[in-house]
Amino acid sequence: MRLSKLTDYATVILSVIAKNNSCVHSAVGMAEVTGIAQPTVSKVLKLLVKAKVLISVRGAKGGYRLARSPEKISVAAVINALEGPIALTECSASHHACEQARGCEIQGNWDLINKTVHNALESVTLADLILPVRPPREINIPVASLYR
Amino acid sequence: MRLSKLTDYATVILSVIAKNNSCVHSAVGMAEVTGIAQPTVSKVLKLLVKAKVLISVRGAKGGYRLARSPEKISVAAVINALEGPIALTECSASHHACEQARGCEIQGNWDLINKTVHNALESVTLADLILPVRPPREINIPVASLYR
DNA sequence: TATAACTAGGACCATTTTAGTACTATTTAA
DNA sequence: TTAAATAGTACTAAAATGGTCCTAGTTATA
Ligand code: FES
Ligand code: FES
Repeated sequence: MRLSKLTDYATVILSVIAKNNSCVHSAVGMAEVTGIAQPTVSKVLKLLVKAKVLISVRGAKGGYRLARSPEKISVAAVINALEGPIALTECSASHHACEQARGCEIQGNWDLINKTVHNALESVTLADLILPVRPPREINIPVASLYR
Repeated sequence: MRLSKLTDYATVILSVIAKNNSCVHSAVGMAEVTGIAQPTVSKVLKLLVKAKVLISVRGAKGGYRLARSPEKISVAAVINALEGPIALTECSASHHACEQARGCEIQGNWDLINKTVHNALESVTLADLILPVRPPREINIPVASLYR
């Protein structure tokens, strides 16, 4: 139940970029600002480009910039870029491919849980992350009620 | 963003127990029913006892039974038993211990995301898992709204 | 046109984590 | 007394992760 370090890095890096998206940011520059080793920063940036979260500009004076506004980049998208699709269990990841246990009928329920977690992460954007922390105003209506 | 296999096993095993909690269940018995290797089943069961999700009865005719009713055993508790506290990021896990990146001020926001995911998992119980799947009736109000 | 400053895309290895197994000790019903 | 159970721990093999490095391609600009 942990995000990988790379995903953590990604959010930090993206936050920096989001705060000033008017110009492009180079990998070395980002490494200096964040304190993360440059090769690692590059790795993360490349993955984010591949997932179309960032756009790259090659050549001298090149660098990276957001592919869309921070409001449209969800945490779920970032996780997806670094770790692949959000799927808590094997069953949810590849339908019908799970033969872990006989007599298991909870697959469908896992799907629901998955969707809930996914929704939660989908609804938080980069724009939210760079804001100062505020206490919640609305309370989350939990999934349990879905079942009762 | 995956649960470990052991956690997956745990939910399957717990589901079986939950469906008939009047008698105790032995590790070998559970292994036969679920098709999971017996030593692995034992490992999972021991962890669940340690986390007070299950109660064990030692000696001949011993076995395991739920520590409380299925409605009171959340998925979050199960994950916690197998994988430790739910903390998506290093920052959330150990406060002030994260020195991954300089100039990072999103820690507090991660905390909120964490809580949201935790809430979602806390609100799904073992009782829900063993029910036939139903489409959601109420919609989750996502965290994003917390920030806007 | 040459150069320097960039990114693209792999390949690679060390480390850590995970999964699974095994062993010994303890408990208890029959 | 014995057999059927769990408790606890240690161990190994396999997989995932983190991190680095190398080569190739692109482009502004001196
Ligand atoms: S855990 Fe895979 S089918 Fe239920
Ligand atoms: S990621 Fe650790 S302090 Fe921000």
